[in-house]
Amino acid sequence: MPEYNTKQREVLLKFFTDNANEHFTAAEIELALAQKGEKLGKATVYRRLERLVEDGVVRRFVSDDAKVSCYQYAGGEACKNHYHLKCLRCGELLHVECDYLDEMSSHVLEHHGFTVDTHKITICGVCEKCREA
Amino acid sequence: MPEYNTKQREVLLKFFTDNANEHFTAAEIELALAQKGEKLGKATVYRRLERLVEDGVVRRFVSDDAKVSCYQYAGGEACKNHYHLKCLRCGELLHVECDYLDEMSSHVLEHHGFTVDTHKITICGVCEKCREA
DNA sequence: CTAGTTGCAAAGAGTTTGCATGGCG
DNA sequence: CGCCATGCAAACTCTTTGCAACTAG
Repeated sequence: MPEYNTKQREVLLKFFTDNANEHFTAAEIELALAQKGEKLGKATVYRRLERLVEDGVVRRFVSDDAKVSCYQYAGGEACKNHYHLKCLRCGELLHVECDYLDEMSSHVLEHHGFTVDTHKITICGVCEKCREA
Repeated sequence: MPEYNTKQREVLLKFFTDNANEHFTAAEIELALAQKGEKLGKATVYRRLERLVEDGVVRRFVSDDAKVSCYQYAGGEACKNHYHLKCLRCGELLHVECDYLDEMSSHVLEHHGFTVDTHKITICGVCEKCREA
């Protein structure tokens, strides 16, 4: 299954790398690109997003309040020893490097049989911004 | 805003307490009740679920793969000093009591400005069952 | 009797799919 | 030129809403 290097593909990829620390819904992406004069069809946006998620380039998540999927750049190789703090309120995904969490990870694994993926452990909670609101 | 004690209300509540450790989609609940001879309208199921979530009786969450809301009994008062391990794969919510996690909680708070709700901290990962698959 | 509740059907929102056209290699 | 990708619109799924009939208090 070869993959063609189309203009739309590059536009979308660039969008994510340019906004690596933000997260977007499919609709937001479509709108943002349209405003830059790069109009993509809805279907194309969804199909490309799906593939980016499969390829591990982008992360998909759903906040428990909202009912829409959000997408954020996964950082490619940069996310190997990161931990992620995911805000359940706004969906923001914070990248954190911290050795302390290694202990926690193995503790949960040993004591609770909850086998977290060491490379992708995610702690859910509420970020500062949402906390204030 | 008084609340009437209808048959449908009781049926739904009983369903959750009887299956406190499982999680269901709205459709699954509707079907399960119908098979017991307790047919509720879709709209009623959704409206009651929404209220149960507001009241904190039931927890709503969305797995990142699936796009549907799942609901699970929150255990009423029993969930005060619990931590929750949420499986992102199947949506299962495990209840865990453990002092160790207190440290972790405050560490994340102090060092990363990620203000988690002490009574509701949730760690996301993958549970044993899904791990094997 | 009054106000909350139910159930049906229709409306909405987000996402997916079918199919003809267009573009990469 | 062959095959994948695109775009439009229609189809789908899950969820919400409008409204008349119903029921608990």
